[in-house]
Amino acid sequence: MKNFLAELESRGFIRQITEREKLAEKLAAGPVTAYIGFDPTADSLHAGSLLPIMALVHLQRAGHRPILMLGAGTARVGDPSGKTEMRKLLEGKEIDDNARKIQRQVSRFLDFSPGKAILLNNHDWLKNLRYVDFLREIGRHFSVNRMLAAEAYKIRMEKGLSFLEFNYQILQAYDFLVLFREQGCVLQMGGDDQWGNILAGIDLIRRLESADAFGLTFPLLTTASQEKMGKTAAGAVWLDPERTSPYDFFQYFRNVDDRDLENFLGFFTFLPMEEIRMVKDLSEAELNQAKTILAFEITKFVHGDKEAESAWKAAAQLFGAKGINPNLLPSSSIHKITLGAAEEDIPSSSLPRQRLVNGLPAWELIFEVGLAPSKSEARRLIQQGGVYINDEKIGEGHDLISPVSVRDGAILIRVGKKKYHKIKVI
RNA sequence: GGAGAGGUUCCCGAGUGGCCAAAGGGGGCAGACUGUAAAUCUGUUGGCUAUGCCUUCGGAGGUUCGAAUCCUCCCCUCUCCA
Repeated sequence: MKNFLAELESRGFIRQITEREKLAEKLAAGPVTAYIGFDPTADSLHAGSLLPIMALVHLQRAGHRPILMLGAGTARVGDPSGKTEMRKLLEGKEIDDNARKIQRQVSRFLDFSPGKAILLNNHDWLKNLRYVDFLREIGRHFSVNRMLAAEAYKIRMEKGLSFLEFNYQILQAYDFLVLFREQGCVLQMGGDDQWGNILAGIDLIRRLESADAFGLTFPLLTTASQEKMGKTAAGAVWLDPERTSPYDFFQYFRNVDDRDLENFLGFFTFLPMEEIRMVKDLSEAELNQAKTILAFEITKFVHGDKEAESAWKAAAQLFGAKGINPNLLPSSSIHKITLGAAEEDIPSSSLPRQRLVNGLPAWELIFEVGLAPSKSEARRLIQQGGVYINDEKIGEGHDLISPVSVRDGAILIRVGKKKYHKIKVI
């Protein structure tokens, strides 16, 4: 049995932990059941959820039993932790739909065969709670004074905190209690914003069951430029290939800040730390290769080998293929792939030749294929010299696309440095 | 329930009758520089069948030649009091 805590620690996963020594003993003594909750507030997880997922995978690999709990019940309440404002309430049906989709999504990350891992949904036990009974059994163990003193609520004391949200922590504590009673779950993990909620659950278990339970939080990931990990202005980086294509997903991690590279390799890959630590001393060119490996490994984990390979090949083609030093992070399976001809993995669509005959304004095409959110934006891009057809900059007034632009049956449009779209002319 | 403050474009925030598609900052996008990085500098940032037209300043009405700005009602948030 691998040492789970040591593994997490060396990879930088641990922000806070309760009673470390006692927990370490317990983990050493035999398989331990631990859980992380995910609230289905969208129909896909995003890159920010990747860290807790990885933690569950490490847990399973170390021979323990992870519980992945969907919070369809708690999502109906809304967690105020770390939020300065109440977010809009979702319909119950929407939440359940989301939960179903996420369930499908996560099933590839963990081995959910019997005894290996469990997938639960807290709506199953929260929906039938009876208010007065619940208040008497659970509610009496919570001190309002103490809850209000918590930092998480303090922020909200100015902006307003509804009673609904105030109950979130109580429900989350109750979840932990239920999982302790029914599954023997003694450890809850989560983002550091969950620390207070996790402690509440540990307290509740101690009071009602006189038993020890443990908590562990992960650092809240921000990129070196202080942005929330996995968020771009265009929206989150989703794990769902429908929402964020494997190519874009790959590119997100390919373009991480230098300063984030080592951390991210530890968080999001399974490469050994001895190899990862060496990236500190890399030269410029090798730094870029290491980023490629990072992107490849994460894409492989989330979307599978094939998608990772073709995303890499597509990127290599567009940005110029560069080999990867085989001594760099040698455990990565990227070294087994030879960069052959690139696959058609850049976004593409088709266009009837008919439409080109009289010349089609580029801005119209750019808008249609989704490279610009509006036609005005598309025109602006052209004006500012940000649009390239077959890698040639087009200027204002020279933006009519005709059959002359077709190369090998297709037109390659590029916006900015990194966004490509291939249009197959039929 | 009472008193006060406030709701402006992605965010913060100015604007108190025409010069307002709305200052400034942040963020985003594009360009230069680079290593598909960061930092820096420049431009840009509602939409459209585009030298004009349409929609936007919590919502609905109204006054006016003209309203983000004035009036009425409503909704929401915050602070203090109950």
